Amino acid sequence: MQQGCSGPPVGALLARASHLFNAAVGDALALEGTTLRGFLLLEAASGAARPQQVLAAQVGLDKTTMVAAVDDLVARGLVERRSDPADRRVRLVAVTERGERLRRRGREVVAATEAELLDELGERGRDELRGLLLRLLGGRLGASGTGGSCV
Amino acid sequence: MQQGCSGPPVGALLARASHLFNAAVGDALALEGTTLRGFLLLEAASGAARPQQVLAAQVGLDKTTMVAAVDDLVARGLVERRSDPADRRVRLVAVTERGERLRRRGREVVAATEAELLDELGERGRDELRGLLLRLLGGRLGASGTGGSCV
DNA sequence: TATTGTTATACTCTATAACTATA
DNA sequence: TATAGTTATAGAGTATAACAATA
Repeated sequence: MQQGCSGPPVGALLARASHLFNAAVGDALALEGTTLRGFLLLEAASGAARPQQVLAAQVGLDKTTMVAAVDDLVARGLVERRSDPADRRVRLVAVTERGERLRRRGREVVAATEAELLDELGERGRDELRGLLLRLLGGRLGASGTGGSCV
Repeated sequence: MQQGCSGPPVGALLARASHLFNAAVGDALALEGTTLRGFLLLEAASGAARPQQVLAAQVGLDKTTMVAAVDDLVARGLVERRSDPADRRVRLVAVTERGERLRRRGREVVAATEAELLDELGERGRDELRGLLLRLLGGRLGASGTGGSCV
C-alpha cells in the first residue's frame, strides 16, 4: 500500500482525459446538429419506447430536468411522446425515424472521434486502456449511462 | 483506422472513472474540512506567493471566480493576501502555516484514496494506466492544473 | 394514498461588464 | 492607455416543492 511519488495524481489525469474526450466528441456532434446529451438520450431511448422517468434514471438526470430535454428533442422531431394505453399517466418516449438516423450518424461520429484520439496509443494500448478502465470501474458498470450495446 | 464493436465508448469510461475519483477524493477531503478545489488552490499557491490572476490561470478559473474562492480560504485562515511592494495593484496570495498543514494532510488523503481505488489494478496495472493516460494527453500536460510536483 | 409528468421557484456555478486603484 | 482586483449582474444548469391527472 506504500505509495511513492510517481507523478501527478491519477484523478487529475482522468479528469483531463475525460474533458478532452467530451470536448472532442461534443464538437464533432455539434457539426451534426446535436449535443452529447442529446445523442446519449437518443441512445437511451432507442429500441423500445420508455417512460420519461426511466429514461431519466438511465441517463442520470432528474425527472424535472428531463422534461425540458425531451421537449427539445420533440421540437427537433427526433423523438415523440406517446401515451401508454396501459397507464395513462405515463408518456412513452419513442425515437422517430429522423432521430434514429441522427443516432446512427452520431455513433459513427463518436467512434471516429475516439479512434482519432486513441490513435497515439496503437491498437494494443487502446485495448489495454479500455481493459484497465473496465477493471477500475469493476461492478459499477451498467448502473446508469451508456451501458450495454456498442457505441 | 477501422473500429470494431469493442464495448462501451472510451469517453464514457473515462467520464465514469473521473467522476468516481473526484467523488471519492472529494469525500475524503471533506472529512478534513476542505474541498477538492480548495485543496487544489492550496497546492497551486504553495511555494512562492502568487498574484490572484496567476493562480486563476493555473487552476483554470476566471479571475472573478477566484475572488470568492480566495475570500473563502482567507476566512478559514488558510491563505492570506499580501500587497506586492513592487506593484501595489497586485494582491499576492500566500499559504499560511495552517494552510500548509492542511495541504500536506490533503496530499496524504488524496494519495491514500487513489491508492485504494487503484488497488484492484495491482502495481503493474497502476503504472500502465498512468502511462497510457500520459501518452493520451501527450503535450497537453502542464498547460494548467496540477502540473509539476507530486500529488 | 401513491405515482407520472409538469410547472414554478430557488440555488449553485460561472462568466460578462463596469468600476477602483494603481501603473 | 492598460492592468489587477473587485463588484454587480446575468446566464446556464440543476434540484426542491407544489400541482394535475391517473392509478
